[in-house]
Amino acid sequence: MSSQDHILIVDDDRDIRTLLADYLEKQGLRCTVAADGREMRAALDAHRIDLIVLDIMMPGEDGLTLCRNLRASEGPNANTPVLMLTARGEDMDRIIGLEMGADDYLPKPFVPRELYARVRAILRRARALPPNLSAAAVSQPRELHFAHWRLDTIARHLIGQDGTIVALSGAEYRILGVFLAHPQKVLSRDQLMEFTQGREADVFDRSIDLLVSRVRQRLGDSAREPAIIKTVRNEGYVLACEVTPVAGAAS
Amino acid sequence: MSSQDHILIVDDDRDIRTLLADYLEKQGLRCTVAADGREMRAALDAHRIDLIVLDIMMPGEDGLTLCRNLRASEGPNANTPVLMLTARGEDMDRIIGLEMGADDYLPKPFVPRELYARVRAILRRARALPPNLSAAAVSQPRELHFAHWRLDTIARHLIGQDGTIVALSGAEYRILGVFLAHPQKVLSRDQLMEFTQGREADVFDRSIDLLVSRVRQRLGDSAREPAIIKTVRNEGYVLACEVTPVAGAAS
DNA sequence: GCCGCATGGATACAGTGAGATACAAATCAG
DNA sequence: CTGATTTGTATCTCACTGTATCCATGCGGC
Repeated sequence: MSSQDHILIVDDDRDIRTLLADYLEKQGLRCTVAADGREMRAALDAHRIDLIVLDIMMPGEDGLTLCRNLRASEGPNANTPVLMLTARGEDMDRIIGLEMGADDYLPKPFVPRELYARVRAILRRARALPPNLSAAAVSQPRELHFAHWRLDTIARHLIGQDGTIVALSGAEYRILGVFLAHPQKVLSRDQLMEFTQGREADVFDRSIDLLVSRVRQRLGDSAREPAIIKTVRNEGYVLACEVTPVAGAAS
Repeated sequence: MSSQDHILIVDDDRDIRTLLADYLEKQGLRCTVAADGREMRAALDAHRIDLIVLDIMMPGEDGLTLCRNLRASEGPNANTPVLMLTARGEDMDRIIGLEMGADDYLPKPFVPRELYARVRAILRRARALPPNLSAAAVSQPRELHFAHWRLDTIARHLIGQDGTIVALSGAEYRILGVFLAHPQKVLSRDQLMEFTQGREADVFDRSIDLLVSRVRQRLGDSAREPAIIKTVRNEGYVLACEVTPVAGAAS
């Protein structure tokens, strides 16, 4: 760490705030805490903040709203990395839906050590990239283009080459979102299960297979000659095409 | 699970050690046991360990100390997940998180089944995907040209001179990838096995031969006059042609 | 050259993982 | 509460992968 990084922790629970701040400070990070959106903005004005840890579930303005507003703002913090704290399941799909401009998320419950690891990872990543190309800048694409399809992340449906609209169920959208976020990466059934259901797989659980099969059907991708989602025996599935995010012109 | 996870159990009580190891092994995990800090370090040096189960109450160096030292070390295991076994749990979780950086704890007495559940939970968390929202990804070459073929690393198939597409199964793609990453280098069956299966070869394992044979078939490379993958008697196989990576000109 | 032995190729086959389909359970809308 | 949609389970089938077997080719000794 070059000069001390400054973390802003935003959580309405006082205990959690101090617990996390204490731990991160013990690891050599500088911390400031805020209990709500107002305090958060005050802290952002008062200090140069390197990363914001933001609880998604808060009375008043919730974390999602705060994050969106931050990104939409023109201030110097519009691109500050955000790490979301979230309950498992619940808001998972919105995150997966690539709708919010967070850089990472951490499902509760977690141990402080895990938070620290994620914080370090984000700081490292943020430093490696020029600010304008930071993950956050492109993390709210309106559409994701892949193969000859477009996924509309707001309407949550697919658009074909000729403009045909193909509707997706919730689970289908989620799993496709995971694939699109990790192109060319073999994803295990466990990992996919994590994102789409948030539950553990039973010993002989075929639901992921079925879900993939259904998505393939939607995409017109046969399993015999899969062009988009390929099977890797004993490992999982891969998205075998390129993905380009297209920022949505705000309607 | 693709490759077997390896658990290190550290406990001074011999009966508990073997009991836990037996149970976890029955569940399909690989286990190594250690009676104290010295044995633990030895085991960590000798194997790639995925998770450490650590008894907190031990004569000599106790679990707390061992865990702290591990975290403070610069070794490859500084971030290995730790599951603590502890006598009584009051605010134990807080202590765990703050003071020593364990990933979870399990108060005694417990049933092995519970331990297994926690172990799996931690492993799953440790393996969670970074939410790669910036789909930038690592720049790998889009295509590898060799002989009169092109390997499309995104679509995971071969393209012939006339544009013919030849599909590859998972194992075929992996082994071909290994050859292309090491052109003109003789690769032993052990090495190939390591890369493609991650497992040790049995005494008389011919599966690599068969796999090579199948890839040769795909490439239209006869074994009599192999032009691409040549056999080196008693040694292994070589890719006998030049390989040129071609960066993917994305749209 | 001939013969034995070892190595690797070819083929057949079996075990198992994954796709397809049908149907049941769960969830949601009205 | 009822009906529609979504999601999971059961079953069958097919394809991938490894083992076994047999055969061809090299290589050494004679």
